[in-house]
Amino acid sequence: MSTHPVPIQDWLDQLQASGYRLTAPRRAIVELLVESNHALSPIDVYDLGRRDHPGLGLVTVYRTLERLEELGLVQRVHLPDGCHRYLRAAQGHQHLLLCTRCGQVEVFSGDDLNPLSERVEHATGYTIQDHWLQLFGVCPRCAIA
Amino acid sequence: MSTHPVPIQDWLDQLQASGYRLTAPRRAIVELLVESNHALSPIDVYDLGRRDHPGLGLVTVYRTLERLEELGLVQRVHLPDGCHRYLRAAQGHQHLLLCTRCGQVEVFSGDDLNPLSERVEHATGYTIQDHWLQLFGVCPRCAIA
DNA sequence: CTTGTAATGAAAATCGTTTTCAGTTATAAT
DNA sequence: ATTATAACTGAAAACGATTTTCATTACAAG
Repeated sequence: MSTHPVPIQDWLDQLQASGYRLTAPRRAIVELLVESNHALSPIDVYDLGRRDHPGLGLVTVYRTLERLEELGLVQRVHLPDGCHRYLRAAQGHQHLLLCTRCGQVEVFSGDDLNPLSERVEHATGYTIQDHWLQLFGVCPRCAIA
Repeated sequence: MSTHPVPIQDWLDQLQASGYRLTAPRRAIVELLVESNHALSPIDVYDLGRRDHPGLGLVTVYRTLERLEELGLVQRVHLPDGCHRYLRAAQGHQHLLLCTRCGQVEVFSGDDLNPLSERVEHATGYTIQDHWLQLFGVCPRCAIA
């Protein structure tokens, strides 16, 4: 279904435009993140990245994920068990459905949470900055096994 | 506002009814969790608990939180930065608003997510098991400072 | 091509969490 | 009350994930 919704070159251009250098390890990491529909842990990125780029170090994975997150190209997601998984950033009012077994991700454009957010803001006096709407389940592929 | 919505004795009774023993460290931990309106990390619980019970060990905190979570008395919550904070369990269709500075929690009875959940379930073929709806912001007290 | 600086990977340090273990204590049976 | 036993405790060690340090490498501007 979603093969390359975001071209790899766009990410590389954005990195360069922000003053970062284009290196072989970064290319490998960007490539796999753009192509994956799964929420990946740093170790996942490391293992996948070493297929294309065997010398890749785990530290570089951490640093590259940090930069990609700063640029808004990837987002961190939390799962009920582990935290700190990374994912191509969603755009607009998209929410996530995650498979708790394999980490596969589906995005859905559910309700706009802004009305709710404003209502709660007034009721509580908080200044609301962010919201999470995430569903968790088992994807069809994992349901078979 | 919410001083002791759940009596400490109920939690202690539940622990005992489930075959667990009532000990001094557990009393201290239960007491502070029942009384707190903040999402607390294990270290927070440790520090607070040692006021009443100076000998308290961090390992006991982890083990007690594990048991209280099993019994459904506390729930784990994730924050954008750190994970694994603990909180008196909400009941029913309650969702959370968390202060990203101090961890204070407000619960609100927002939308029932079941209709949305079923719609997405049919659209994707996933079997949905759980959902998170959380808002993040700054509470009035932290907004001043 | 040369040069300055960012980026790299290995090793060490650090932090949060879990396991191990010997000693202690709550609880049930006597 | 006393005892027996199994659960519980806290300290230390082990462990895994993440960060820091540092010497070397390589991108990119001139």
